[in-house]
Amino acid sequence: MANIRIASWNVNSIRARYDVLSKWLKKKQYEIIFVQETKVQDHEFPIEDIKNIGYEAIFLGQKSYNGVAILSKEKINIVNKNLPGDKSDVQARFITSKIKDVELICIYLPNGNPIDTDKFPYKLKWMDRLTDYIKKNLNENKKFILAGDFNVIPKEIDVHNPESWTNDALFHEDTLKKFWSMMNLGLTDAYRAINGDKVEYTFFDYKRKTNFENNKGLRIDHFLLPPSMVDKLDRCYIDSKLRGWEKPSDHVPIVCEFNL
DNA sequence: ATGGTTGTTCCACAA
Repeated sequence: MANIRIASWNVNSIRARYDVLSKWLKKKQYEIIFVQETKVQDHEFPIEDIKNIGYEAIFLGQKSYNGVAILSKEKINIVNKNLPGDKSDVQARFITSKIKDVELICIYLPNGNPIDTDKFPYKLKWMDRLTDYIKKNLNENKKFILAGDFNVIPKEIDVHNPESWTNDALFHEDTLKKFWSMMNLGLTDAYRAINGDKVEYTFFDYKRKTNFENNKGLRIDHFLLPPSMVDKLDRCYIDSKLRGWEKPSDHVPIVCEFNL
């Protein structure tokens, strides 16, 4: 019997997505939501609107780009908002909190495209920093839930036409090498653990309106869990209906249910 | 093979 449900959703602007967010949460009443791409500075975060739909929030934002937040029905505090390893990095992509003895790690991993610009090495270095952070947590036997928009297609099964993505930062061999070296420290992809080889996606490009209808997308939003949390995982599913609502994000939510 | 769309902002850039 699950007692906590955690969703992760790249909203592509929390202001532009407020109506959809509100309609969705009033219906689903998830306890915790990891949010990415809020695209709003902290002093402009719509905290009153969020409170009106019954949630508290912690957030870290910047103008126009990036931005992460965690919404919660209960009071919530920031544990960490800096991914160690690069003091000069000002991009808002990492925020953590804690519920009971479990660290909640919400990330918006850099996209990295185009690969012949400095965006790609920035992505790879960010993945190294995340790997170090996770390695430390695992070594210290800390419980955590790592989730968000990873901008990583883990395997061929996670994209409708893998061959055309090999020169894209989301499926480049250097990206996959970093991703799988982190996974091999002992993380489990919650979606695959529950759903086997089912083919579903969390992202459908706006640029082809038929992508969603034809189920041509990418699975790039993930919940990655240490063994202690896999034991407590009850369900994991993708809420793809939201892509068909009016004014949708290009991402859809992924949800995990735990017995904490 | 190309271009298609959305969001924020100042108009091009990111995705």
